[in-house]
Amino acid sequence: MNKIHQIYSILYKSFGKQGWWPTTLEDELHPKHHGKAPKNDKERFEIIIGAILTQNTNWKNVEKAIFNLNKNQLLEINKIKKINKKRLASLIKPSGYFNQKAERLKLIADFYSKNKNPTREELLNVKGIGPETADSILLYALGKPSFVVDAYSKRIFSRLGLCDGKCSYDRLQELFHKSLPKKTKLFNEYHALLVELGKNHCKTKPICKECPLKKLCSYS
DNA sequence: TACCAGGTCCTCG
DNA sequence: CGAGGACATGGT
Repeated sequence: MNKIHQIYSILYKSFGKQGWWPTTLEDELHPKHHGKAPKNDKERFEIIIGAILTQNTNWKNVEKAIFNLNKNQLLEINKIKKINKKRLASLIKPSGYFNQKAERLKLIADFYSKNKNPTREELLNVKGIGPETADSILLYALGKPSFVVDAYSKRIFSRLGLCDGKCSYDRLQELFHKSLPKKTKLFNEYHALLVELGKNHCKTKPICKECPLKKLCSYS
């Protein structure tokens, strides 16, 4: 078992199954983790919307925005395409960058309505979708094994001494891809577990005391 | 009060 | 390429 896999094993044992991506269940208005893969285009679309809204933003704020959309029954491809951009911006206001994001939501709605099974390249050509958002969509909405690298994974793996502090997105993703079996389920849980570690222990200002990776890490 | 949060685009060297 | 600024709200 290599180090990358060993870290996963420790995190899973510490935190348990995460059940990402959070989505809104039938007859509710708030998204939550329930461990079920999306089963239709509407549910996949909600994940895509969430992936855009959470760019550099706390998920709690995104929840408020998604709640507003649900309350108005607007979390549907054609409704996002048609809604007035100003009104959309005001509804997603809590998620921050609301003008940019309103624009991006409309662009991705147009794109997704025409292409329900996009490649990574195609996603990256949509304005507002960078590598992390593209991989989140591929992994969590479309069920394809593309590892999601984010601020947390960079921070954690650089503190562990497994990557350079300023290594590129693609470099770090490659490390995961070559060290792990290409399994959607595994990539799903691994990324979610890294977020959990990043939120609770490996923060900007780290709290190493009860970190499950303490023994593997020389940072503190 | 200042900093941070599940990034991306644009511009400039 | 890569660094640096803009985009913005809500929680601590």
